[in-house]
Amino acid sequence: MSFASVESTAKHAVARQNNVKPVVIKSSDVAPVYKDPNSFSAPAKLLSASCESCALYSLCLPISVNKNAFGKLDTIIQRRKPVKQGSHLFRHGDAFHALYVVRTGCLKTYTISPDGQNQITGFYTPGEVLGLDGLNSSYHTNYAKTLENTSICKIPFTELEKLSREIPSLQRHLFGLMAREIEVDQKLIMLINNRSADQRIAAFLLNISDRFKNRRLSGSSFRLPMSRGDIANYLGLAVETVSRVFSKLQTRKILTAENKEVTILDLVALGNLSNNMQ
Amino acid sequence: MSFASVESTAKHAVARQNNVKPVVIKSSDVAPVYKDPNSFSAPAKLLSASCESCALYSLCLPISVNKNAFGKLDTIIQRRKPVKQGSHLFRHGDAFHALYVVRTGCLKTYTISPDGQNQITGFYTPGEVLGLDGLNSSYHTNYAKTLENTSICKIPFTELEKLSREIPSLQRHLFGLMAREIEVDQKLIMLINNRSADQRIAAFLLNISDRFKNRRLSGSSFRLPMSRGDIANYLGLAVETVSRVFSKLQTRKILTAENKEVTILDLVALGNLSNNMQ
DNA sequence: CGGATTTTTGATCTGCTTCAAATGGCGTGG
DNA sequence: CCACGCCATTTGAAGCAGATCAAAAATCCG
Repeated sequence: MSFASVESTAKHAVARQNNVKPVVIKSSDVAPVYKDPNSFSAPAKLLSASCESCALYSLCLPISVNKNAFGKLDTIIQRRKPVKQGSHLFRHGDAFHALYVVRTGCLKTYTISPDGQNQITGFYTPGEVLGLDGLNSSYHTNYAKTLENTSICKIPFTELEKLSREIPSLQRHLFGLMAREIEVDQKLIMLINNRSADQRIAAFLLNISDRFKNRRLSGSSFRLPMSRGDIANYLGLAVETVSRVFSKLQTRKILTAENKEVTILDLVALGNLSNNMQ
Repeated sequence: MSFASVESTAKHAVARQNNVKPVVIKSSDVAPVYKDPNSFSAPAKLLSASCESCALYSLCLPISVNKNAFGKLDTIIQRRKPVKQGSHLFRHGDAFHALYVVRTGCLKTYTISPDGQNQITGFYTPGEVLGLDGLNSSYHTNYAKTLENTSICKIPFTELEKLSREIPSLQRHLFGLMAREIEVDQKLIMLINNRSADQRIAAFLLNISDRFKNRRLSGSSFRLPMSRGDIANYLGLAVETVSRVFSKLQTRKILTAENKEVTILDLVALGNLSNNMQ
């Protein structure tokens, strides 16, 4: 029913590559995204009329804008669009016309290579901006799919671009967002090229933990939004390897993991394992 | 004498990671970069007073600027700074205040992790822009080191930023540059996570070939600017593996490689091998 | 020319993948 | 609310691509 989930086909999958199934978009999988009556509805009390009253304010885009100019930005942002779990916010090839800020929930972005291989390129949690791909060629190069019921703010790019010409700090903030995306990708390359499976997963968990902490949530006990398969794909490992490492970390009393609920018991040990990479 | 060259320490290097030497910056290695009398001097006839007369014009930044606004950009660009082979254009931690366009030669950018591991993050050939890291935190996160005697144009960012507010197409061009950088990184992640050594190297060679072609040079016969070790590090392989794949490709008559001179004999075969990834 | 570095080739080793199968969770429909 | 079936996760066993170790050969560069 949902989009064929990303399958990890890492290192020794060469033999399998010739019979990769072509990607078929099923009609039942068309993303509802906006205006879909089937979208889950968020509790009304969580709705906020303005960015200023948003809990994510300090993490989000408008922070770069002074009070005076803020009004303009405020008017162009479309708030709290609900997107059901497992549907697409945008797809490869979709026309690019907005950036998105996650408010609640989580998304993954991924690409599909000419021969049908999936590669997750990022996970996006509340306060984070996605959609920056597409800024090159006017259409998105990634797919963006929700991992949970998710709500997002949509910022039309034409307006944002215009506004960023009037507000230098906003322009700089946009540049900074993209530079950060580059940094994240480069760290991932470093991780994959130079680290063992244990280290990759330790670094990944610490990264997720930090992101929870930034949202003033517990960094030691949280629910992973993504499946083991997604983690495997992202880190360039086989699902089985990810599962085994999770098991090993548990027997070593470094963490507990019941399904997606993770509790880090020994942050120091986890940090040592990751070689302080994050 | 030169900076300790990047060593590839991939997959099974775990045991070795504890005795990695700390990175020591030797005084003899301080980059001359600008105003250094020891810099090699380019033939005077190659100097061009304006971007318009530059052979790379169509690849470079100013293409996004119309004739009228062009004059302003023209005045802020510092042209044809020579940088000697093996020296640094910038280093991790250096203050960020300019973007650089390669005119001749080649550079690599790389990062060093807390535990001393090197990771090449990109190669830059004529017409390509580097320095976009650093746009986030006002200092560079990467090192940039020349692989050959190289000349570059320097574009002070403060001025460029100001100008890009006046010229929408320039602003969009800058966004596009960064988005392209992201795309390149994501393709590399896909390559490393899902491809065999043969495929990675095939894709790499095709990519280099394309970049020569874009410069109106032969895409089938060229001189690789980087060492086998650099290729290995970039692609997450051991030097020995890279060497072996090069040998294999030669016995299969797909290419010839005498040291750094490469001639692609069978482009189709190489493309098939790479799974059309590039 | 001579030391240092890079590249190549061979032999061996191993971490992770692949294959296989059991178990557990979860959503759906009756 | 329970039974069913599907998918995700786990665990075991075996195989392999590529890493590591070793050493010769080629190239570079002062």
